[in-house]
Amino acid sequence: MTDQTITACEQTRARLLEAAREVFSQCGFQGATVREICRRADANVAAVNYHFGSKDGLFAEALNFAQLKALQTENATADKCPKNRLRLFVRDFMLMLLDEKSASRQCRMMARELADPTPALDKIVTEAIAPLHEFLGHLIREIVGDKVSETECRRGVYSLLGQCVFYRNSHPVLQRLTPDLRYDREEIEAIALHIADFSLAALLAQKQADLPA
Amino acid sequence: MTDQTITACEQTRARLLEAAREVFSQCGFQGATVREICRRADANVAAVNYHFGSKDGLFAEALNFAQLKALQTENATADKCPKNRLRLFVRDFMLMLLDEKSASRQCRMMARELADPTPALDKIVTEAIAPLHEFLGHLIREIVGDKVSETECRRGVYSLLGQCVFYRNSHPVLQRLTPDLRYDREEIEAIALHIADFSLAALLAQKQADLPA
DNA sequence: TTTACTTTCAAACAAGCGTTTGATATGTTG
DNA sequence: CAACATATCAAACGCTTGTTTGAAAGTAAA
Repeated sequence: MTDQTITACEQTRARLLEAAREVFSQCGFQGATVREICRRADANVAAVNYHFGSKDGLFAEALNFAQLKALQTENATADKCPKNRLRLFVRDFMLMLLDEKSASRQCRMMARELADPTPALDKIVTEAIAPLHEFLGHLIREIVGDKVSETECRRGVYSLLGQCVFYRNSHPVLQRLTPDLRYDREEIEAIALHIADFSLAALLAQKQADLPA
Repeated sequence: MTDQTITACEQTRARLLEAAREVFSQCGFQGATVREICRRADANVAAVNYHFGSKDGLFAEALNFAQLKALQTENATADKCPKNRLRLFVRDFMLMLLDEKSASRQCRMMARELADPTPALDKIVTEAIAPLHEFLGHLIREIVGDKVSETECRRGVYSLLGQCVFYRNSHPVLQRLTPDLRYDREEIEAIALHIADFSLAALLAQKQADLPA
């Protein structure tokens, strides 16, 4: 196995992974077919099972939470006030979710599978979603202070994430409601700003209400 | 064709429709199989095509927006202040979405298909979702007043609906994050109250900010 | 070159899908 | 009763799915 063989083999693997991310993020796990993935990767149908064992294995390896985690660590070190960090997070998160030019199809793969349990959902939850929820829980806690209950704080996370993923999950519907809808960078940033300000106003009101829920 | 035949035939139809709503709302259109629906309806596999022409036809007939529309007309005549009407709407809507005992699996069928275009999505959008968005647009307009832009008003609708459907669409994930999660009536009403108050606080802040977006 | 191993490929496999068929039972009508 | 229309059913059809197979091609070491 020379360097050439290695690269040849790994090139096929890489092409398969890239094609898989494309198709999985577009069609979901159920909707995606091995044949379509191999067609886009210029590979034989048997390649998936040879290199990854199964469709499930390919899906698991195609997942990559690096960008989502990078977003969090970056955000944590941007030592501005928590409100600005929230605005920053929502902006970056929405760009990951909506920007077609974004390299991170992985987030869209995840978003697509949330409603439809996949063999890999457990991995997604423990490795990506749980940390994300925890991160947002801390951020929101910084904003609302100590008086707000843990339950209400968690629901704040849900409210924030719910608004964010809505634009992705309901895209087919929104497209039909407003046919001239385009998610260019300007539009995405406007949406992100709305979500952040909307949520901040609500959180600050919660803080002032100060009621134990 | 006596009354007996009529009822026998219509009983089969009714059983198929009921089973279809069960399975479609659980598994989605793609995931649901004609065989499983027929099994639950104690009917032959050919029954679906005999009575409804196709799986698509069954899905279209299984859809029923009556309850969703009733919710809106009821709400409109409950001539309280718009804030209370919003609270009321969110409560009823969340009960439709989350309460397992609720008779309306149709809403859950819809919610499941929003992300995954189905042959019937156009019908769903024009007959159910578009009117719902319009209804909520008016309600929110009443709350924020005339100064807020149409775009910002529409985004308010998205923020509200996003929070609501999040609990349904992300249910498999939330279940894994908090395994002891149960959507009993008390929990649903608490969630609904959170969403309504969260959104009201944000909308009122928007109204006072008063900026043309 | 020969031998051993890895990677690719066309073809086929078994299982599941929505749908169709032709017979059979059932109830209605002349 | 006989003739007819309707509803149900087991069985099969055609197709797509993920996966497997065994041969062919390619590469590395002896």
